[in-house]
Amino acid sequence: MADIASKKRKRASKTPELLRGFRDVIQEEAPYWQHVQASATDLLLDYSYSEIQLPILEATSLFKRTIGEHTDIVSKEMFTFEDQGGDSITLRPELTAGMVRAYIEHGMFNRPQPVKMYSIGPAFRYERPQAGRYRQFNQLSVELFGDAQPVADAEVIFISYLLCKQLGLDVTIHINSLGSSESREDYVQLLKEYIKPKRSLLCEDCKKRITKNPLRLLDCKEEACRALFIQAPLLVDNLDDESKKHFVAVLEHLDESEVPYELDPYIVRGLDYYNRTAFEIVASVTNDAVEGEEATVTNLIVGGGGRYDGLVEILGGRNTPAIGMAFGLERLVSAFKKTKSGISSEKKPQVFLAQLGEEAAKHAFTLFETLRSNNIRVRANFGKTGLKPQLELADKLGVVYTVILGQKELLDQTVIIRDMENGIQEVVDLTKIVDEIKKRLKKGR
RNA sequence: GCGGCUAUAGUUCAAUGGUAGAACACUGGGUUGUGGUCCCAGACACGAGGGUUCGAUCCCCUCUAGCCGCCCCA
Repeated sequence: MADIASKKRKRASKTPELLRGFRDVIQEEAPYWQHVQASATDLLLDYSYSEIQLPILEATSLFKRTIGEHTDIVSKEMFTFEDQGGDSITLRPELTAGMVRAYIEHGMFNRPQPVKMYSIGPAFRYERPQAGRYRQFNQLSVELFGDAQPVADAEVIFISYLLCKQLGLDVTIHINSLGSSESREDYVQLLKEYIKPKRSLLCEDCKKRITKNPLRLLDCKEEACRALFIQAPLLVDNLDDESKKHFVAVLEHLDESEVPYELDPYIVRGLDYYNRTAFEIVASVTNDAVEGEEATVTNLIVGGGGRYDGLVEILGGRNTPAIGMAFGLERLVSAFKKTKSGISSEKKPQVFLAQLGEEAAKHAFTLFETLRSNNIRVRANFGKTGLKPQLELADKLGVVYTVILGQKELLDQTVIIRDMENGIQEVVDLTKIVDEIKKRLKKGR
């Protein structure tokens, strides 16, 4: 009877579920996020990047003007709506636009240049979800304003590479140069002329691309199209002299600092604001071997970026060169989880505090806090009454010692220290507990 | 936005046109204050809606969600 009632109740009030493309990071996964974030921020702070925190909502026009009205992101992927005052606002689809806005709004061009900063937080795009692709995803965005030299490009790429390496990832930088906007236009003309006579042989998508986004033609996955483009002129071969020089210098920096890279003439990037350097960070991820099959290796784009020298001016700031990149944290974490590096055991609990009896339970908080405030990593479950379940917990947590405080011990002002490995127990004075534990932990090493 | 595959306990998987099992995990117990093994017990699931049928978790349709590919990107 009770079953039927509860089933009916369940059906009547269906639990609300996650929105499509959204996710929770639950307990088991959180440590990986903490590790990746801590690892990233430590590195960035060492290289003088400071944190900036930005709002998640911005005026819709910010993204239209920076990313480009006709890009996929702006034309169909943004979460845009009107607020109560009738203004059009948008959940940010990336962080760079906000960074540039903040750079201008806070007069950062009056600070010593370059201004180096990073920001971490969620971004939103209304896309079809897939593995490693969510509608809310977290980005780590790294930007360097006010330095036009190739060394700035190289620095951002170098740090990105270091971060991946630090996480134990096997990555390669795929890099290209988009040249200046003028040289790019010239090139597009060249490409169009090249393909005109072959137009009828192209796939449907490519026919659209000729007018919509000609640079994408080169990226087509269709065999037939690829064959056609194999002979096509390349963007890199048609750069203006300045961009060519710049690109070569960036590559020399990368050679010198031993950053593994591949020239990839087909990288175009979907945001309008890039010029010159454009790159993607590709991680080789080894998937677990499924039964009967070999482990496979897949390539995952964990981050990408490039130079955007015109962007500050587009938003009304003074002409400021800049370069930046963004990591997709979901992808970074997922790749990191598949490495063997794992998370350090430094935060593992050392001691479990078990209490027995009402009086002891009342004193348990105090004892726990004594241990904790003396930098002993201690765990407890104050709600358990029996000793057995508490020892089970201690075992699961993998602590080295369990401190037992029972009725009898409380009367004598002592506690029991149990060595979880061999079960040997010792009674020690309550006042000496911290020293005794510390002494033992030190010896254990 | 388009195409393909999938949808059963917390997880990984079974079985079945007559409403479901296992393993692991979880909770409790194997006497009174002692974990890692073992034994016993318990709670928890057919994604949603419609159709065919005497009857559907199983067949059909729609929706939703996940995965993969395209597109695009982080």
